[in-house]
Amino acid sequence: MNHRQDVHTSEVPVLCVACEARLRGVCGALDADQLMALSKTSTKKRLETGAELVGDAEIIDGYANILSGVVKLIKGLPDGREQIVGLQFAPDFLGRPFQAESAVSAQAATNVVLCSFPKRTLEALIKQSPQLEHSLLKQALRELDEARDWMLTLGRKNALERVASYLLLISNYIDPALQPQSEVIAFDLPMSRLEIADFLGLTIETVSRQLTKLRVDGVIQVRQSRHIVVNNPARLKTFSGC
Amino acid sequence: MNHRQDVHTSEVPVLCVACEARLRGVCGALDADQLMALSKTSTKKRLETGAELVGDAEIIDGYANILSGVVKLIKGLPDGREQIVGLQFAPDFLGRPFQAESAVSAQAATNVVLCSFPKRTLEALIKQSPQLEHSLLKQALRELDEARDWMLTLGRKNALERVASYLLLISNYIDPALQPQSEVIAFDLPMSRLEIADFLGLTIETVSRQLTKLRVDGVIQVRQSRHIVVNNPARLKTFSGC
DNA sequence: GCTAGAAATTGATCTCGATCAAATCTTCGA
DNA sequence: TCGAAGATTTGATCGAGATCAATTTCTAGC
Repeated sequence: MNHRQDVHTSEVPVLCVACEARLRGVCGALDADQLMALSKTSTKKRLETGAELVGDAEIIDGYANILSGVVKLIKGLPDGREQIVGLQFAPDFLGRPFQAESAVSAQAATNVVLCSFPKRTLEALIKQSPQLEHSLLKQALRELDEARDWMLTLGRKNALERVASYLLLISNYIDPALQPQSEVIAFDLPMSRLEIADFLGLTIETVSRQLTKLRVDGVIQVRQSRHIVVNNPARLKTFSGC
Repeated sequence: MNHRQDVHTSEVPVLCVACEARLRGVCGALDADQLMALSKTSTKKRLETGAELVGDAEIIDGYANILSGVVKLIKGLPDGREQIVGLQFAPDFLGRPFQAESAVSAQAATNVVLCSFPKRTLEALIKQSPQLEHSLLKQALRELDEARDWMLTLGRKNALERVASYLLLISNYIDPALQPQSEVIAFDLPMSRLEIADFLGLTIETVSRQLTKLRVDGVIQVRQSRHIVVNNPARLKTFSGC
């Protein structure tokens, strides 16, 4: 029990020991000392559904890791039209480094738990650790891939294909190992119909009608609005246009 | 003429001396020795309009900097529908690090000159220079901001707003200092109507009709299809929905 | 300059998703 | 458990942009 390794493990901050961000998120790039430094200025925050994390054009004073829940990134037009331009799940890093103010607003789509820390802490750690910058680059490139995928959906798919693509996106988040030829998969949608519409560039009525089509076709079951059972992932994929 | 600085300057490879990528692109992160190492494996390539740089799902064997011209990034659906998901201008870095195969295809929208180098060279330099990774991160974050801006355009703007947004995007590339209340600005479009349509998620007919509307309204002049004069940038901005 | 082929514009019509309106389901506090 | 407010679904109609079809304009090679 007195091996060096045990001593080392004990140096990892309590908050971080079981944290997904340390395993799969940007904190994985930090050593025990750096984690300790970060944890000294970080705080765990719980947010209710709908809480705003950052407003559009707001000064960026901090960053965070998502510990649980779903965060939506929103862009709006002056007349009130809105588009969700990104969904972030645990253990994603949240924030826009190297920029004074945010170009999007961020809002909790579900109840969310964050590990947040001030701008200065991250900037200091970046200077120390190229590994951290590497992690941030990898996440940024992944988000860029996802954004471009979604641009194809928004620019070229019809309403049914968009809704099918959305269900696949969410089911893939629930079970990343999901294979097209695989079993039934069931989950609760982390978003309301209005949020889905704002993500798909549609109206709530159109989203609802396409879900009904998929239900009548037997591809999915819908229970109490939010609960979805995908009977046939492969067929859902063909409906998605890809 | 024998000062250290002069000796140092002379160490910068001939190819790089006047290169914009060294001033504003990722090569700015490299010192003279690293530039020399890079230039040894890099080659200058000229591509005609329409030439394909990378196919979708193709193995990534190299990267490049754009020295001049415009490159479009395209995503397609199995049935042939296409969406342009990014435009890249000099001195952008071109390629997707840390990924075996490309998720987009890249094509020259105009005649293009590239400085291209093998995958291994970049990977070796990244290990040496955290500065380089920092540059790549900054570009990736900028592209992510642009992609999200465009998602709002694709998801929520109508045809006229999209075409106005496109003209503003291009005029902003031509003159980044362009102010909304500024003078007339004239330029040649770097893309055909079909390419514009594929960027805007519209058809060529719709793009054409919206350009006619803007022309009849006196906001722009159109000469020989490709040449645009923006008479009133401020009014064009109001048409863009922002 | 002239001309063939390509690119862009214009016109007519149709269709998908938006809009407006009403009914139904869900949630949650009393 | 009840009832009200909000969320979702369903129905009817409308309109923006797609589609199909001619023209017209532009470009490149002679």
